[in-house]
Amino acid sequence: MNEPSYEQFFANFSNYTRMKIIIALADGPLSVNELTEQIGDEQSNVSHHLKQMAHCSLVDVKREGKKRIYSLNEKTVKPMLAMAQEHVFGSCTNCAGDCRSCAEGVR
Amino acid sequence: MNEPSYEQFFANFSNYTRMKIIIALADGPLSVNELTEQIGDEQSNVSHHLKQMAHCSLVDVKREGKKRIYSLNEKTVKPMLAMAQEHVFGSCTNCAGDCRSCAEGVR
DNA sequence: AAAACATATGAATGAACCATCATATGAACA
DNA sequence: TGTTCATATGATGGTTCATTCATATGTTTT
Repeated sequence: MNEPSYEQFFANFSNYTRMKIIIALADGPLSVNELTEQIGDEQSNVSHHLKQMAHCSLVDVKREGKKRIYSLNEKTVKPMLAMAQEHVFGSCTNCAGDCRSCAEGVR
Repeated sequence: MNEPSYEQFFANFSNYTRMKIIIALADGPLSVNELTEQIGDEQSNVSHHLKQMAHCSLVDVKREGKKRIYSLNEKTVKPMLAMAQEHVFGSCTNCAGDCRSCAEGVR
């Protein structure tokens, strides 16, 4: 069996739009339009990201009339976020409770 | 207090070279040269990545003569990897135990 | 079946990122 | 103190990625 490419999995969490999607879905399932409105992004962009995330099983889709309702894979995603939060606020000495410093490039 | 930018934190895990660094360091601390040899990458590239990772407190550095010994922040990184593994092998229906499919672009 | 609505898809542009090269810094030792 | 070793840094070019636009698909409603 081959080594899976974890970096690809993690890439799902490393983009602002996708993070907004995740955080929005953390409160419950949403349609694409609802998502689009909540995060203030373009519908087609949201769809593109959802496709990627669905492919990696981070979100799940259900048809409902003409809508598609997306929901989080909570088993994976919520603990993931919790760990990130713990690190950023607890372990990252540079962040010190306000991780904008981690948002800046470093080079 | 501001929302930290989790996506930046996760970006540390979303690159192949950085993943190789992490996996190499999982077995114990290494100098830059040792890392460079183990993962077959260029010294300056490894250094660049280490800088980023150190900034986000994912690795720690100690001087030792002219060498610098890097070690993992195990508290954060190892559970993170474990969760990724669990997802990829356990929850990701597309991956089915061999996640090269997640490595391919999806569009 | 046509119209309206909801979402997905493909192509294209612009931005961000990464690897590389050249070189700088700093430490040890002759 | 000059040389070698170990690592860091800055700039650059190439590639990948994200967003946008235009359009297609599919579903419901009339």
